[in-house]
Amino acid sequence: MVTLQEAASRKSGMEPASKDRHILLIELLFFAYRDFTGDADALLAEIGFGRAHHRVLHFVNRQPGLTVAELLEILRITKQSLARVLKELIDGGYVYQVHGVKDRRQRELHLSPTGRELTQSLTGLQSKRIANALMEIGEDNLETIEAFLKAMVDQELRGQIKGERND
Amino acid sequence: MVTLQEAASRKSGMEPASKDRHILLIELLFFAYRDFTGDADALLAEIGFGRAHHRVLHFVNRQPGLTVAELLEILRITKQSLARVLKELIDGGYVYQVHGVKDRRQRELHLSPTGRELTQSLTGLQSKRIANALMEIGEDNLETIEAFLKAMVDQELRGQIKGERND
DNA sequence: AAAATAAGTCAATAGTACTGACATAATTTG
DNA sequence: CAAATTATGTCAGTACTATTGACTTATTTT
Repeated sequence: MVTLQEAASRKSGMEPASKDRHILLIELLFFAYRDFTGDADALLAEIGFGRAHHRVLHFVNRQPGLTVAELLEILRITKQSLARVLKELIDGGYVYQVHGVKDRRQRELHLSPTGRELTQSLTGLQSKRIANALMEIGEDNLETIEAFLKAMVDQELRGQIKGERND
Repeated sequence: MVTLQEAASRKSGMEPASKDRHILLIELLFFAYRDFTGDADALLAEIGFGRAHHRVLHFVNRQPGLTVAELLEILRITKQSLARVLKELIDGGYVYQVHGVKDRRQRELHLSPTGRELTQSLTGLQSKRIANALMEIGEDNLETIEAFLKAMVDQELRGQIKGERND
């Protein structure tokens, strides 16, 4: 006779103690992400935008000239879902599109100065939280944190991480 | 004359270089969380549940006897938002309620064996991803990761983190 | 010229959240 | 004890983000 816990641990080939340890991490990821996005969400709400708008702003800022198809792949949402958000960002003058030079069917996405400003405000809030957290635990741990988060991403999707600057 | 970047950095009292470094982390948090929740989301979708159901299961499992009010505070959603999700979990036999012993107005939440099984399956998926990530970066980094995530949570809300076992 | 591709659009639906208003039962307070 | 407060539940209406499916337009490839 085994307990449910033991059975579950066996099935996943893990020690119960190790699994318990992960529960805390699972919970911490929830809380950390909730508060991490909270700052930006509040600012976005003031101008009638949501988290979806933020994601578009972030990735267009990160990689100016990104095409719609590339953005869809990163966000893992459908074209129709992106449509509304993108339309609002374009109508609001935050994002503009230019025809692709190589392929005129493509729409390359760019941030206007207004869009860049908003993105930087949002980034600033999140950056501040990160800076505080790093200060608390010791700045020299940054690389460990980066490595862990990278390792949490699906292997085949790690190519989506740019890894280098741009704000 | 200063660039927009420099102005933004000044305002937040941060070095541009440090800020650039944070952009990567911001992006990594997005990708890591997207894939971290992806495994469980897929399993939940099979039985017609969503991420909201998962959160309830997780916290009730973590702290059996949790009251509705306590759960609302943790999830930071409204009573009405929780209602649907909780009703579905109760109707499906995953969660049951008992009247509070001290205060009979309260409803203490508990997982049924079925609820516990489902929760453990979900936890198993996320635990596996964490185990793999830790293996990749070195298991001895677990404490650093925990410290960072804790430090990312709003100071006044850190009391919500249980810190100790229960699955 | 036909097929494929990139993007946009229309319509219907779902999941998660919100606000506001009100009901019920139980406890606390005056 | 009666009144106020609290914990929970519920109804109605709305918003945001997402989905699937079907179709259009412009452009490139075959």
